[in-house]
Amino acid sequence: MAQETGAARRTPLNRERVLRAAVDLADRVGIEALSMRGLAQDLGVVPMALYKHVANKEQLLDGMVDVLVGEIDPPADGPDWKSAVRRRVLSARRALLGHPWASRVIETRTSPTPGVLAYLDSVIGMFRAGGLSADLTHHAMHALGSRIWGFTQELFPAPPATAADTSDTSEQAAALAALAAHYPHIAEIAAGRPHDGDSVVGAGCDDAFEFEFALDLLLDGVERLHQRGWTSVDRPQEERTW
Amino acid sequence: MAQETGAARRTPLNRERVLRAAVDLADRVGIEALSMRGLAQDLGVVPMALYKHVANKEQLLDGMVDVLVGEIDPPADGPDWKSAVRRRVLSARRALLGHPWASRVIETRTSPTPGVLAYLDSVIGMFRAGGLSADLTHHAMHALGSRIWGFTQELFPAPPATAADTSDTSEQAAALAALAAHYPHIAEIAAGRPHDGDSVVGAGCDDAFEFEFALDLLLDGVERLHQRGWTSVDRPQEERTW
DNA sequence: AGCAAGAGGTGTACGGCGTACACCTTCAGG
DNA sequence: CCTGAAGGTGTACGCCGTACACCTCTTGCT
Repeated sequence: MAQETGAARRTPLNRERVLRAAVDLADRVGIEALSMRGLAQDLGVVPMALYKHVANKEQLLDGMVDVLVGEIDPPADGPDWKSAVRRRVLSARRALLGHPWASRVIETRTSPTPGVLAYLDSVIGMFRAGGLSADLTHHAMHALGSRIWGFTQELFPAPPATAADTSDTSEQAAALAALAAHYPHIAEIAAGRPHDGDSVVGAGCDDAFEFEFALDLLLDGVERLHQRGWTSVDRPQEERTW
Repeated sequence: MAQETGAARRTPLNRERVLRAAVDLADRVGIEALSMRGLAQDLGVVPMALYKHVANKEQLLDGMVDVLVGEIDPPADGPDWKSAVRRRVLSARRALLGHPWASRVIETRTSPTPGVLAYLDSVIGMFRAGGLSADLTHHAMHALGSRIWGFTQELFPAPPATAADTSDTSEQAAALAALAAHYPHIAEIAAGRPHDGDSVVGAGCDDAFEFEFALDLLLDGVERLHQRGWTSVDRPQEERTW
């Protein structure tokens, strides 16, 4: 208690606290509004203080990714590689889903962080343990791409979004009609799904469904190739389809 | 010629020239180094002059995307929807491949540009013309995701990249050994492909192969679902795999 | 007890960015 | 000849990341 001279002493910063505060701030204000200055203010500290804990902003972003990736469940062995991988990827999805910026940040890292490498390594290991060849596993990983992280890669965040998030259905119908004039096929598809409304303004798609649909399409395809003993030299005969 | 008072009059800027110069500049210096000021300098003009032709930087980026998307070949009807879509997507790939920033810019657009909508609409139309239901087409589009643009979405741009682009194979072997200590499965796969070397430092993968592998996996999967008359209500029985 | 060292926090400053706003020039059409 | 609009300019503001010199505690050794 002799330590507590004057005002209560602030517990000192550390890398962990900085990273967690950064994740928090990005969740609140969006990744493009995340600044070293803003983060410092959140932590009640002067901007330059952060540089005692992270080398620069890029490394801060690296660290933020590792925080999220660290929350993915460890692999649990299932009956078969396919459902084991599936479960793991869905766990990644759970870990990253609340952080819409994660996808973009991961994709802009110029070199992978240790946590990222560890996760990728373990997923590869799951394929290999299931008996897939290194060759096929390699291509399967590429085919999954950023879907390994549980992202549905949106073509664009929202449809035109003509009128703001009005729940007036007649306005929505009007907007759809305008869209249909120029882009009839898009309109047809946008109209098809009945607008499940849990996400932001009228994305109109069940994100979880779309994700699992695509994931299963890929995993099933890989499984079929595996069963037929595929190797990359099989390729040429398919290549000349066009 | 009476016009040419004093120094040669500069032909006035227009939106088109601004956008093309921006694409050029981004190709040369990278998207993150593209600035309104630098672009203005390239065009021999003061920064604020650009704002007579584009509303702001976001709209500049929108326009740049539309320039590239406008270079995708129009649809050509083939024997079947699958090879028609395949050819179209590979055309998109050709159009965007020389602009490594395109993928990131497209993904950060907050609302789609007309050119983007037109392309998407036409691809949807190709599926529909092939007899696929609106339902299945919708999910197929989501499953393709940004692969519609011809991108292989890299998990990360390059492996750890320990020593710079040395062509010293013994150093590479050493780096690989170090990697293998912590991430044995990644090392195995990185070692597998014999390093085709046409791309930047040792990505070690044939990008075109990976892309077409994934594309065919998805298209074949969709075709199979189509043939068996799939609808989204088929789903629940699969959903409980885990 | 005295002190050196280092970890952590501060303050100032620089160069770059996007862009608001007021201004000037040029020129086509009435 | 005049007007008005289109296109280009110059200045200025507030934000950003971060280099660098400095201060202030805490800790451990003598």
